Amino acid sequence: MSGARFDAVEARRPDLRRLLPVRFAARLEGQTVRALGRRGKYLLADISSGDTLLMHLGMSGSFRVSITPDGDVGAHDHIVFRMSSGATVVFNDPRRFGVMDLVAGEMLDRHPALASLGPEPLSPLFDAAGLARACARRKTSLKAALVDQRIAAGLGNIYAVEALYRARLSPRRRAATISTPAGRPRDTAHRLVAAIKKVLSDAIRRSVAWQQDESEARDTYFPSRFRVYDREGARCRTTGCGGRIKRIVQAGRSTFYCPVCQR
DNA sequence: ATTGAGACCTGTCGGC
DNA sequence: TGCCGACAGGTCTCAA
Repeated sequence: MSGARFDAVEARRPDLRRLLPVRFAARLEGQTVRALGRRGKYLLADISSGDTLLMHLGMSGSFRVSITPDGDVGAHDHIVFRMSSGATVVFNDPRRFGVMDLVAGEMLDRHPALASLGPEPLSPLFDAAGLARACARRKTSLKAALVDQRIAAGLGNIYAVEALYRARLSPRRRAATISTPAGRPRDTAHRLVAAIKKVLSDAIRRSVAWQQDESEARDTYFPSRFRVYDREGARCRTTGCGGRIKRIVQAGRSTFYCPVCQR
């Protein structure tokens, strides 16, 4: 898409989680994609008109790219971008929790979806001092705090769970326990920040390696995709631990953790 | 202000 | 084979 023009845009189903903006297709057609970017879980396409196309995959969304301009379209293919490069980019989303919006460039930072996002977890701005400040005096669980997008933009359920496991911190702790009463970072806050950065950068590295090597099976790069997530009842992989992974529900979402080594 | 529950949708999977 | 409930990687709104 980058550098290409929208030759035709088909909104086959405008009722995603929110309704598409008015004249969605017309505002894109004829425009060029200047650059692609991301903020948290939102994908951003900077368009020659000055608008930004804002996209979110929700739970079940995905993009499919075919190199033919007349790529075929099937069930749950809600948006079809036919690009001047000859590629067809299709947004598919069975559950329709995804989002597409068009925002005037200068309004982007004030868009409700982006305005309250916290720091990017892989940026140097995300550090133990900031995390400790954000968690100070919060009565919610550490796990619930981590998936709050105001704490770290883009951290979701799986990687929050994985990071807590790496940091050997119980998801059930109060969020405030990683800071001192004055809001300064404890050692646990440093461990947690390092674990979040490690978990995310590892996942990105594996994903990139996998995409660049079409000959290899997915399992070469994702032997077992996660260390705790979705491993209820299995033995903890921390050497010498011997605990069994538990599943609990926090704020309506599944948490997996080892009650022995995560404290 | 903070927090958790419920709602929004459809598909898949395991158990009976 | 078919039916049914539980569950799914997210976010928004609402009420306590």
